[in-house]
Amino acid sequence: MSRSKTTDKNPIPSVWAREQRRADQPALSREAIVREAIAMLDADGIEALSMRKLGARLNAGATSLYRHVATKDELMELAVDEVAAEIHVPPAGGPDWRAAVTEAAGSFRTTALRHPWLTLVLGQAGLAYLGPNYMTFSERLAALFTAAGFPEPSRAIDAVFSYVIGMSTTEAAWLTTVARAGETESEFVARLLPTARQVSAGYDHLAAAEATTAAQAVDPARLRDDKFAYGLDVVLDGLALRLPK
Amino acid sequence: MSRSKTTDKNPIPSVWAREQRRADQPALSREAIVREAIAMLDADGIEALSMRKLGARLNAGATSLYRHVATKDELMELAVDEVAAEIHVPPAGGPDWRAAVTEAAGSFRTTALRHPWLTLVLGQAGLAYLGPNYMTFSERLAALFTAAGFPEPSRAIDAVFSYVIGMSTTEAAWLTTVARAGETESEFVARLLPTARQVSAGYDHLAAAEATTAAQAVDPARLRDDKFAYGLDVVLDGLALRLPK
DNA sequence: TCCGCTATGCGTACAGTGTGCGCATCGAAG
DNA sequence: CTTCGATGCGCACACTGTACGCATAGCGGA
Repeated sequence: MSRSKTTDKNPIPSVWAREQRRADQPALSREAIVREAIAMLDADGIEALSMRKLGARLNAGATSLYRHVATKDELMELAVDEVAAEIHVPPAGGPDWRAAVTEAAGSFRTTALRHPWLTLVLGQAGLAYLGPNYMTFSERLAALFTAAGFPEPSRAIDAVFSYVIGMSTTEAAWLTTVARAGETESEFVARLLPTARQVSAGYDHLAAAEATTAAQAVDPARLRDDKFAYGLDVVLDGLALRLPK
Repeated sequence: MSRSKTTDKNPIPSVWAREQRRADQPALSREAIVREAIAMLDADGIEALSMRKLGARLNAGATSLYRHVATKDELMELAVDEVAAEIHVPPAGGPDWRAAVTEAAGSFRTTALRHPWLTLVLGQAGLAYLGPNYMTFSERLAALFTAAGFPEPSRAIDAVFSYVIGMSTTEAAWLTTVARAGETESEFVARLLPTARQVSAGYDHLAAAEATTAAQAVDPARLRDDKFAYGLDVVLDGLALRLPK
């Protein structure tokens, strides 16, 4: 098998035996890199993304990526900001602020569950890097809560979205575990049930809670949806009390 | 400089030139390993913990640790459960459930801020591994909310602690960033302010929010405490509405 | 006192990781 | 045609988690 790379050890390097640098591939660019990174993160999880694998997927060497991205951390920040664009926040000033906030919160959640690595990166980086998409997300939230009449909109936003982030993080971690097991959520739950029962046997109230949960043998995804909606309603009720009448 | 290790390449290995296996050190044990790992995590952050460094700190080789711990992930789970013991949940049945829940939530938060890697690991592992300390934490919470009269205590717990986890995660990430900069929180805020102002200049509502925040030039830690308490009160108000009278 | 046996420590090795450096090559500008 | 900046890439370094097998220490029984 003959190779024709420039830096082969033994053969005499010859100019004409050299490959054209790929004439078909759409070339490396920051956008392409970020897009492909997101695809890999979504498909195989956060620990499966390495610069070498990402390079290979782009028909490029690992270190070529560093021409377009300073560091892997920066790449992650770019990825976060990219998916932040998927979060939908209704325009401010509508008649029903609760519906609008519910929509925004739900959109955040579905985005976080579609990209389960999102919450991990948020927890690591904080919001040190403030990308444009994340900024407009925040801006729209601020507009929404201001129009709703909250005197201190940032406090209200923090209350709602701390809840949303916390719940989404927990759900994303759960879904990642399920995915790693290569099963559907129902299968995984079924397989986990005996263990859960056994472990919680020594704890009165946990056993009780587990019993009532297991009683309603419904679709686990539906159950998570309900749980999220319940908690969100709790927070919004609490906030509604603080709206000046 | 002479070395006397067994497996030196050149010198003839001789039995008497061998070191006694340290007679003073208190020996390796799972407890000691976990304790030292927590110390390193607290001191230098999650990415500074490696099996080799941890081994060195215990006067042991890296791979010796694997006699007591199956894998690094397992070690992290053990560390999480260890610090879970620090979270204080008041006994159930007291006269003031709100005060009790506030105490438990605050205890979780301070624990999470004392060990800023906690939320990261929680976000990664989910709650797949259910250590004994975490179990009794959950059990006590269940007891507390049941005694308070909630018909579905687990939903109430999820609502409150999703908020608590979300806020703690954000705060921990922030504190980690500050710590990495090697400054106090106030210094860091001061240095960040011009940038923040500039970035949010293009966004009406963010600029407004930033202005009101900057106006109250108080201790940032105090501000975080207030923010946490505010959101927690919101959630508890919402929950109180759901208590059967 | 001696003999195995098991539990424990550790050196080596392997397959990865992020990324700094310098060279090769390209397209465009002068 | 020459020159130059931008881009890709091979190599190398320091580091990671951990599998494997050997060396040893302490101990229970003969």
